[in-house]
Amino acid sequence: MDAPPETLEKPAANKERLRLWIRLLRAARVVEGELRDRLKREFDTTLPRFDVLSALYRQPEGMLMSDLSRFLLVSNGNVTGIVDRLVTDGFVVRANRDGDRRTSIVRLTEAGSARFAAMAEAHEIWIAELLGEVSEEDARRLSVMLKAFRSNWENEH
Amino acid sequence: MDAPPETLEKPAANKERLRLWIRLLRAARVVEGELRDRLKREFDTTLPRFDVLSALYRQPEGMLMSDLSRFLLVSNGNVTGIVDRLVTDGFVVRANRDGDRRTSIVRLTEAGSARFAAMAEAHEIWIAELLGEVSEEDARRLSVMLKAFRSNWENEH
DNA sequence: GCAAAATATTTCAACCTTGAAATTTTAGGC
DNA sequence: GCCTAAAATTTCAAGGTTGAAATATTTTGC
Repeated sequence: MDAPPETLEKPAANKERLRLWIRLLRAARVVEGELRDRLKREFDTTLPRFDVLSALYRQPEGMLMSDLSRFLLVSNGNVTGIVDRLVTDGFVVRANRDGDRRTSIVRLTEAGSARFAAMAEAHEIWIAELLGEVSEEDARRLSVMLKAFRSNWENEH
Repeated sequence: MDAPPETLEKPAANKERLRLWIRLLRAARVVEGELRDRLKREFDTTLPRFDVLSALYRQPEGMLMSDLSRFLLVSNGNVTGIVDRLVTDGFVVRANRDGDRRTSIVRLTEAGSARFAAMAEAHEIWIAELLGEVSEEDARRLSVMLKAFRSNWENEH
C-alpha cells in the first residue's frame, strides 16, 4: 500500500510549510539587502560579483562558465555578463584551454584574489553580526535541516 | 560588566552561522527558481507580480505605493514598474485619493482578485510539494526561529 | 571523412532591481 | 498668504536575471 501523497497527508502541515517558506524568504531578503548595502558602501561591488569571486576563490585552478552557472544556480547568460565586468575590473581572466576552443577557464587574478580575501573577512563578520541572535545550537540544527533539504532536492532533480 | 560583543564571543559559532547563511540562501534560491518556472509556465507571470498581487489581496481596501514597497522589502521605483505592468494587464487599478494628490490607492480589480486566488491555490500546493521533506514539527520550529529573527531585526532597525 | 547531434558559450529582448535625482504636492513657520 | 521643508511618487541609468535563439566547436554514427 502506498502512502498518500505528501500534499494530501495533512492540511495543517502544509499551512505550516507555507508559513515557513514565507518567513524564510523574508529573512533571506533582509540579510541579502543588508549585505548588498555593505558590499556597495565598503567595497564598491555587488552581491553577484561577490558570489562569482567566492566560487573562483575555492577553485584556484579555475572554472568553466558552465561550472559557475551550475554552482551559483544562475543562468549561463547571466554569468557571461558578470564575468565580463569582472574581467574589465581586472579581478578575473579567461584563459584559453587547449583541446577545446568552445570553452575557456575563468580564474582569479592576483588582484581578484586579494580583493576577495578582504571582502570574505568582512563578510564573515557581517554575517556573525546579522545572525547574532541565532544561537550556535540553533544554527547547527537549522543548518543540518537545510543541508538535508538540499541533498534531497539534488537527488530528485 | 558588559558581555563581550557577539562577534568575538566564540569563533566556532560564527563559522556555524556563516554555514547556515549559505545554506539558507541556497535553499531559498532553489525554491524560488522552481516557483518562478511554474508561475511562468502555468500562469504566464512572474514572482514579483505574484508578490504584489498577494500583498494587495490581503488588503482589499488597497495600499499606497510606499506601503507596498515597505511590505515587499523592495525599492519605491521598483514597485512603480511592476504596478504599471499590472495595470496594463488589468489586474490592478490606481484610485485617486481625495485629500492628497501625491498619492493613489492601489487596489486589485475583480480580474486581479480572481487571478490571484487561482495562483494562490496552486502556490500552496507547490510549496507543500517542494518542502514536503520538512516535517510538520521541523517546519514549526524553524518557522518560530525565523519569526524571532525577524522581529528582532525589526526592533533594531 | 562527413553530416548530424550534442556541447559550451554568447547574444538579446524583456523584465526586475537599486539608488539617486527630479517632480509634484502638502505641511509648517512666520 | 508665502517660502521652505517634508513627503510620496516617478524617472532614469546601470546592473542583474531569465529563457530562447544564435554561434562556434566537438563528438558520434555511419
